[in-house]
Amino acid sequence: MPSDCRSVNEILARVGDKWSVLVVSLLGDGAMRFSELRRLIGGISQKMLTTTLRGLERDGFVTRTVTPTIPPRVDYELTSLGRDLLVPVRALGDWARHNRSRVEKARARFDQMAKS
Amino acid sequence: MPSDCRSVNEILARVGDKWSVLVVSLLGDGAMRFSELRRLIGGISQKMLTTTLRGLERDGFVTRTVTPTIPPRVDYELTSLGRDLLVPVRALGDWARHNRSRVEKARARFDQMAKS
DNA sequence: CCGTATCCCTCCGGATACTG
DNA sequence: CAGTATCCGGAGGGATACGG
Repeated sequence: MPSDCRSVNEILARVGDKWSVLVVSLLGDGAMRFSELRRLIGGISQKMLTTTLRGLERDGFVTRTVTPTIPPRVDYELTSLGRDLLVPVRALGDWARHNRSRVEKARARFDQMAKS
Repeated sequence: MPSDCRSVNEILARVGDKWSVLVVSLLGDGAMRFSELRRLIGGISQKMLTTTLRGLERDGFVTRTVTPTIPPRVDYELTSLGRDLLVPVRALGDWARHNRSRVEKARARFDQMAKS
């Protein structure tokens, strides 16, 4: 089925980008505001966090709620679609954790062979 | 757990790149040679297919078997690790197929709002 | 048939500085 | 606090040509 390859690829592209999965996972524990996410993630730039959240919002995975106080407050929360997505994403994450050493060993062997 | 974030990210990066998942899925139906993969995928350049296969081989997901005939013949096959990976990857693929329309609708709505 | 090398271009993502 | 604008380096990935 080449027809739905594109749509599958689009989802995988989201999943594969540098921050989306991490953000979705964190929001899986409940709604959070921008600065909380930024602090918890640690190594992300302001720009990329904004970009990532916009993408997730666009695809319907998170909602964005602005409270126009001073200073402003913005909360992000998973939609039901986002919580749905969390299921297969977590499965993949668990797989990665369980098999990390196998992959690392394979890499070490491969790189060893290549050094000749 | 920030410790295993890196390893998880590495797997997700593989999954998220443009061709790896497609190649692994195709090899899920059995061993194939280079030109078969190339023909079935359709839109991939020779360079990227080689690169993708090398990466998958390095991580221990596929084996590469050269038959030094003339012309040469090279077969690729999933390892047990590769077949393992197929399970969560297929789950994610199924999810993408089932929810494609929800995502598309969310995008259409978002883009509509943004046009104002 | 299979792989490498080269060129080139796009886009991701970080750093920084500035608005409301 | 949250977001935008700008600049910039580098990786990803396509086209082409060549080698074994």
